[in-house]
Amino acid sequence: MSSPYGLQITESCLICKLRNSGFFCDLPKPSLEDLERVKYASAYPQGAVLFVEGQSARGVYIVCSGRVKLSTTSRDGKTLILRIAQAGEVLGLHATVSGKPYELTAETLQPCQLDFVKRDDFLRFLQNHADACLNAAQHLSENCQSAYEMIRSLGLSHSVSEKLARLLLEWATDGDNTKDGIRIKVSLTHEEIAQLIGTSRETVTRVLGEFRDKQLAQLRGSTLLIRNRAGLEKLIGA
Amino acid sequence: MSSPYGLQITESCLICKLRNSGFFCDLPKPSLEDLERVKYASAYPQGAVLFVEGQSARGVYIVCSGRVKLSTTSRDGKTLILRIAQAGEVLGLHATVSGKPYELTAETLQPCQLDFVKRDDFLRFLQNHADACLNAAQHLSENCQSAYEMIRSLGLSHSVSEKLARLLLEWATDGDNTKDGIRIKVSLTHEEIAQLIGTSRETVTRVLGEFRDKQLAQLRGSTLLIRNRAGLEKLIGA
DNA sequence: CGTCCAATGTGCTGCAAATCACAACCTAAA
DNA sequence: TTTAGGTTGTGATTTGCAGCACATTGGACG
Repeated sequence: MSSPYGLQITESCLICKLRNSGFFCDLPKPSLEDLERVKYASAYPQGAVLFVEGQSARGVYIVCSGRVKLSTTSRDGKTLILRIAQAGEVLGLHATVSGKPYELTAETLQPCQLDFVKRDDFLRFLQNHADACLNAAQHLSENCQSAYEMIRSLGLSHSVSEKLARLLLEWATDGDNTKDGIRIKVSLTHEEIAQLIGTSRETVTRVLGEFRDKQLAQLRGSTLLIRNRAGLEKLIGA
Repeated sequence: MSSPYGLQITESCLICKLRNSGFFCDLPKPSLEDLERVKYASAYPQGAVLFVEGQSARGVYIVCSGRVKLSTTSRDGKTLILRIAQAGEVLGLHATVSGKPYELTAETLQPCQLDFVKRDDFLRFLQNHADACLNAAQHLSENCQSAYEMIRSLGLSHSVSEKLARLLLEWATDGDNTKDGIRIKVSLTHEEIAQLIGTSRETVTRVLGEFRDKQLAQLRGSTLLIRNRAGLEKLIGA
């Protein structure tokens, strides 16, 4: 047990308290013991870059705790955030499985504990453990799913309001219900929100202002309050 | 051997001449024999709808021959084509693996031979055959990959010209080199091209006209001729 | 050889959002 | 308290493209 960046590092997956259902590492004991042998646990500060798009795949990172931003950038510097990965997810899975370079850039949004597994160790691990392999397939499915959702948002929306409403409603599913509405911790800047829906920062500011005026939702500091869920749903044509 | 829709149906995967490297069904004999037992081979005419987004996942379709359009449609009828699947691909894999409804609609673009495998048969098959499971993971990776590419095209492009140029260059990789340039068979209408890059049909017509005038590329009937590849690459900022 | 319908080509108009350019904030360290 | 740097708020301007309307072509088929 050490604690850099204010984290409690759990060295062993077997006794890990962070583990949870749906986690990649939620595996039966024999597989878990094997995973244990090939993984390297470590802690990262906020803003650490795990890998950059275009690099050849070294292996996967399993998120034990913290949140990681997955993004892609065009030559002229415009960037798009694909997803914010949470605890339990596996980063760099597609690249590691397919052997192609990482397609995304991964950067921690806060201090994180991550397990790293080298590519060949990981592939061998998957070959020897059908349960883990199926797990991997499931995680890849989820990545596909979220990618498809993003494509729908980018390609089928008629306006930025619609895209933003979509995003807020997506967030709303894991928020707390209070008397004023649904309360969610977001800790993202307008800039980052813009990169999540493929628009400009100014437009996000404006549309959020609009939502505030119309009593639909408001973002103050890092907490988002959804005041009128039905109203937002109407915006996405539901 | 029967031959509806002008296809030669190969009933057995073991002796199948269509099989090729990279195909999902390119598996060692024991796995293939097991697959053989659970699959249903059949032929479909052009325009057949295999599944519709939102339906609960019945299982997977393996494309033996032909091309299948994978698309998604918004409530107001706007549709976006995610991908044109070729022989060797597996359709409905994410939904089948994750147990969630199909997220896409699959429709044949031409007479196709497809093998269908029921969901629980398929999952059991993956559990029992680590090689097939890894194969599935690889195919899912490729789906992710192409989804990410689409996201980049939709989210990071500055103009329709750029998106269209991207698409043409993507196609160019599997075209024939001739003295006039690269020749590719596309057989898609302007409408369908528009749905591939998330724009309107009129704009596609206009931009293609522009490309023709600038001697970059021309689409006549169902053959596309890339006359100036470098010129197209300049459009995407490469 | 005409008929018909889908696929293309083209002009015009309106508008949502990108972009530029600042002003007003906030909070975190010096 | 002051300063500085990253946020957020807002106006003015510009523009690419969707959307509509219609003309034209072309190919399948009786």
